[in-house]
Amino acid sequence: MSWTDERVETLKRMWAEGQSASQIAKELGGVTRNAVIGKVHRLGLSNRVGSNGSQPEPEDEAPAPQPAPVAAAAPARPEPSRPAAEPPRAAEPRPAPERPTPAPAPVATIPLRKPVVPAGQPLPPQPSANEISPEALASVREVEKRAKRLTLMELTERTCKWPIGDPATEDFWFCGLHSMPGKPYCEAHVGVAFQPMSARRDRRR
DNA sequence: CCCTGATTCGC
DNA sequence: GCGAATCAGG
Repeated sequence: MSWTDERVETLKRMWAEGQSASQIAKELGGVTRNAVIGKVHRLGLSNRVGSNGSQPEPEDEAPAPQPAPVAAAAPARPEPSRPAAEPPRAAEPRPAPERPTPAPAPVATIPLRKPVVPAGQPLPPQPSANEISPEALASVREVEKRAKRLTLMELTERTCKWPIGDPATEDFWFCGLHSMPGKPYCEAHVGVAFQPMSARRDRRR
């Protein structure tokens, strides 16, 4: 394979999208990730920043250029002659203010929903408990104690992608144990995911 | 172990 | 220019 204009274009696009070199190599085919990385460097776009030669990382996010009078409490008040008048910021009715409270967290002010719902991809529905054989269920419960609790981004081709917990809460992760060759799940989860029709039939009460 | 990108250097 | 081997890090 050679670097045709089209392939280079694909490379540039995917690299700009933040895809990893190995992902790009897989997409292009016929090249290794090393080849992709080598090309990336030769093209001069190693820094993942457009035509920007300098400026290592823009890293947007909240500006927060303020030197920030972190201690709050509004010390530089022109008129300190009114202690109880109106606290600039009535700190919530905190019963136990007794806390070493370090920094007021400059950025974390945003709720930051943590839905962590994969959104997409053919993840299987959690089978109803009454459709799983008692043996498999027991096995799964045991295995899930050893689950590696991976996040979506940590999954690879050979990690078990069985979801555990409630996606609507933070008590959600993926099994992450070594998946069976060619299967998306570990042995235990394959056991509950792939059942012969005969076994499923009339399992429910 | 799996993965990531960075660099080198013979081709 | 190319990319395998290697390095350095998570």
